[in-house]
This record gives sequence, C-alpha cells and structure tokens, in this order.
Amino acid sequence: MRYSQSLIPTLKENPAEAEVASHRLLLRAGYIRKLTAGIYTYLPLGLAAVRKVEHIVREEMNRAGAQELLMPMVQPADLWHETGRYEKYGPELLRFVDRHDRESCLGPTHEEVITDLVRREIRSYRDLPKNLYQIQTKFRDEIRPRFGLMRGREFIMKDAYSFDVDDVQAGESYQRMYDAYKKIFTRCGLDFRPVEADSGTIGGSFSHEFMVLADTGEDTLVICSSCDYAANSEKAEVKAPQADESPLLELTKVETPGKRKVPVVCEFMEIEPHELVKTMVYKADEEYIAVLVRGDREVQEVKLKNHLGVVDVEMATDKEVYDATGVPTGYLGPIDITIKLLVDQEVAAMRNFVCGANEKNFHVKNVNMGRDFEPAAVADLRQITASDPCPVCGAALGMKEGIEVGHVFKLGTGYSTAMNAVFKDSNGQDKPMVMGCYGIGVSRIVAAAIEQNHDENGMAFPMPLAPMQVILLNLGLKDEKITKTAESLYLELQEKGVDVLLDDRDERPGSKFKDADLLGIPLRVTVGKRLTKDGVVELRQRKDGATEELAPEMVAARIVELINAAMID
RNA sequence: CGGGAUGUGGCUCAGUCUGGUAGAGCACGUCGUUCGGGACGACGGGGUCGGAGGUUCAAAUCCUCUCAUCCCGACCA
Repeated sequence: MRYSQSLIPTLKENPAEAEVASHRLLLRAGYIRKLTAGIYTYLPLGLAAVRKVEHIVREEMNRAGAQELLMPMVQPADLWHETGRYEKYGPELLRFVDRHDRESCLGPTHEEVITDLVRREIRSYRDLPKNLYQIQTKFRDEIRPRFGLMRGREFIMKDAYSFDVDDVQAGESYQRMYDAYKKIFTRCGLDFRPVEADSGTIGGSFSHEFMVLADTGEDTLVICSSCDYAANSEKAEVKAPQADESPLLELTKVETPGKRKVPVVCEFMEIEPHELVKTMVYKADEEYIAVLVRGDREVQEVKLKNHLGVVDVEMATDKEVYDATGVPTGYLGPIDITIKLLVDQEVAAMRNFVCGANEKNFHVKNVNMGRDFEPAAVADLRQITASDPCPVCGAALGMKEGIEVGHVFKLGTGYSTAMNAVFKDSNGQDKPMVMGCYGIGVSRIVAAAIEQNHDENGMAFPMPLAPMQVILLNLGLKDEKITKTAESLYLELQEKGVDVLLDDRDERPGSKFKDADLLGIPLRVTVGKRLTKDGVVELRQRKDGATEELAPEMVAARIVELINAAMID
C-alpha cells in the first residue's frame, strides 16, 4: 500500500471527543471516523486491523470444526416472539416496521435465526453435532455507547452456535470453543484471562468470559492469588462466613432521630458498619423485594436478579420504598416487614445486629434472624470485595479491570424447546437440541489491543493484529538512489508476502517519523541519508525502539525473520 | 434513563461573565528557502458562531425551546 494513495488522515492534536487511549489513537491515526454516536466508519488501516482479527478468528474456528455462514441483519419480529425475547430484550433491540407494516428488528444476536435454520434443516441425531458461526455487523442500541470501538452501537462480532444431542456432547462443544478462544486471544498477542461469568440476557446455565486486562476495562475481575479461580466480580461467589455463636441479647428499640445513613447511625450508636445491617429495597420486574446486607457491603444486583429469576432489578426510589413498605428509607428493617425479604448469607451468620425498626426515627439493636424475623430465603447476594477469601481455596484475592472480548455460554435447551428445534434420536424419539453460543467482539479486540499496546507517541500493535507489518519511509523522494532503493524494497517485501506501507508522500522526515509512530506499525524501515552516506538503511521496532542498520539487500530477509518470530501459531 | 459538561472555518481552542457586527495556532492554496523527529517567510482562500424562536437600535454573547456530542452511574461482544 502506498501512503500517498491511501486515506490515512492523521491528526496532530487529540480529538476533543475521545478520552480513552484506544478511542483517541484510533481517531488520531486515521483508523476510524465517527458517523454518529457509537457508529464508526473503518478507514483503510482500521479495516485492515479488523481483517487481521477476523483472519485469526476464522482459522481457529474452522480448526475447531465450526462452519462459517452469514445470516441476515434484519430479522422478523415473529421469530423473536417465539422465544419471548421481543418483549424481554428491551430497548437495546432496535425495532422498526417495513413498508408492509411488518415488524422487524436489527439483529443484536442471532440465536433465533440460527435456531430457525437448524430446526428446518436438521432431522436426525446423525446430523449432529453442528457448530455454525458468522462474522457480521451487529446492532445494539446501547444506552450509552462510549470509548469508540470499545462499546459501539454497531460493531463487528463473531458469533457461533453449537447444536448437540445431549449435555455430554454439548459440554464437549463448549470445551472445544473454550480452547479455541484461548488460542485465538493468545494468537492476537493479548494479555487475557478467562473468568467465570454471569450468563446475562442471552440466558443459559454456565458461561465464561474472556477478559483483556486493561485499566480502562469496564468489568472488574477477581483473581485468586493461589489457585486458578478467576471470575467476573458480579458473578464471583462469596464464601459463607462462620456463624456467630454469641448468646442472643435482648431486642432493644433505640430512638435515632434523623439518623438514616449507615455512617451516621453508626456514629450515633457507637458501632462499626459491620455490626449494622441495612435493608435495601429493589424493584424486581413489578415486585418490591427487601434485601438485607451488612452495613459495609453492597448488594450485587446480578446475583439478586439471578436468584429471583427476573428480567430486571433496580433500586427502588425513596418514594417507591415508602409506598411499598410505609416506612421512609433509612429506618427500614426486617422485623414485620410487609414485602418479600431476602437475606445475604453473611447477615444470616450474624448475631445481635443493629437495623432499622420500620418506624421513622427508630432503629433496633440485638436483632437476630430466626428469633425476630424469618426471611423468604438466604442467599449469596452481595458484591465480593478484595478482602474476601477465594471461594475455592480460601487464599487472598486480587482485583483487576478487564475488557470483555469473548463470551462462551452453555445454553441448554431453552431456545430449542421454545422454538421446537428437535431431532430424532436413535430410538426415533423427538429431542430438543442442546445448544451453546459463543461470541467474540472483533472490533472490540482492536480497541483492546491498543489499550494494552500504546505509548505517548501512539499505538504499538502486536504483530499479529497490525494492519501493516512494515512501514517503509522514503526520506529522499528527489534522490534517485534513495527512491530506487525504497521502491525495490517495497516490491521485494510485497513479493515475500509482507504487508508493507510505503510512505512516499512529499512530506518532511519529521512528519513521517511522527506518523509512523502514531500508526503503530511494528517495524519501520528508513531509507534516507544513511544510504547515500554509509550504504545502509535503518530497521526499527516500534515497541522497544530497537534499531539496526543493514545493507538494503539484507533487510527483507531480516524482516521476514522478525515477523515469523512475532507471529504466534 | 438520571447526573455533569460542551457545541465558534477541516482540527485544537480563545472570545460569552460585562451585547457593539468574529480571532489565534495547526491544516489548505501559490511562491521562495528548507529537508533524519510534526521547518520558516510572504501572500491568499475559507466561518448561517449547532438549530428555532424571543429580548434589544444592536446578539457568538442575554432569555426560552430544541438538536447533537462527550463524560460519570444501571446494560453487554
């Protein structure tokens, strides 16, 4: 590719709209341009980087026995009604009607379409298993798109779906995808972790996320310092504590005028937040639920949602709390509460704690579960903290930020049952197919790779994802020898299958160096004065600045050597 | 959706508080010098000040509405 003929509109200054590194640099380096919120055009280099990711994903998916196909982006609402997701999916699903008044939507994911296809085409256990995937543009009308390619509304995703005869076979499919994903992210040159995850709206019973470690990540991971336990913090189980065996003390009501917040109540009553229990009210679909957690803990809404098996939970407003319980916020407690009560397992192990009295301006102390109130259920409902022990081995946990680039789910038979995707088993019986689904955020990987690989001068792509492997600078356009050498090197590298960008622009050397750094191309070859003076060209690595001077005829072989060493198989 | 902020040549911003008829740097065009880490000089082109309405002799500036974008929280590849 010739720079002079390409469209690589680099920016000298940081665009005002971008905060995080990948977003800022993708714009500055002329990889992407925004069309509207969360929707981007991929310019030649941006697209080239996406293609590199796609290439690796394709190879490993094919190697794992999956077949590529391509499904439509526009989908009929009818299909979504079959699984009930037309109602459940919420406003993220962009819906519209066509000229015939047919309800349609833009595909945010393709379980319905693939299941429809498979139920029509697959009859027998002899046709299974199948694993089908596509790489395609998805549309999700995100509430808040942000950070450029990290969370767009329109994005490129690889989604795969497996169909098996039973749980055992489905487990094998899942494991094959899990292994393929590890391979894919390793080959991309990313520092990542597979973690246990919540299965979210897609549904299903078991799942792992693949997280690229980066400070700008939107997820928090807990990682055990000793064993190999790692989980998304919203999913991470909290180990149940030892039950307190202290003798039960007498229940006592205390007047606490105007004391509503945990720290205020604690100060007033001269106790620590861990001796207090707070009562949080949530709106779970249409029902109000009270949840008890220790004063210094947070309710983990995902856990609550899963425990209740509801679509949505959100914290009730002060007014809703009052309307539902007749008690103003700040004085709520479990005793004689009028709505459904759930108790975090940690609270269940406490004795003689303080909580609201369900009466304005009063709290009670020495409250004990079993004696003073009975909950509907006890469960693990709180957010894990860094000071919690590993739920598996008990060792200390560490917390890290991560970007989710892949997600694998065991779906079970939910979709196949809802959509009647059945096959005949060896006894001639109809059975629902056992499904799995597996996503990779292709465009997000590009952003994640930049988050992990950049410095103050620009990006520094890992070789496998770099849109171009070499940038070749001609610093003497008017010098015959320099230009001839640069041009013949350009041809030679192309013949050897190297992706090379020839900077043949009529620009000053300084601009070319600055742009080369910004673009993040791993290898840079400079043909300039050193050639006329000493007969050498310079080869420099973007990441560490390692520089070598070589005779022009040695360069191509050296580059091939460096590329081969940097590619991961 | 709640909270915060911003919209002024292609880009980054000043000007807004205190109304007086739009400015800098970069980019762009021409010419000259320069040419291995974002050169310099001269000349030049380019802006309905996000949009609509209002107040005023006069609005980028004040008021109302509206649109868009970005950042912080609940969703997800």
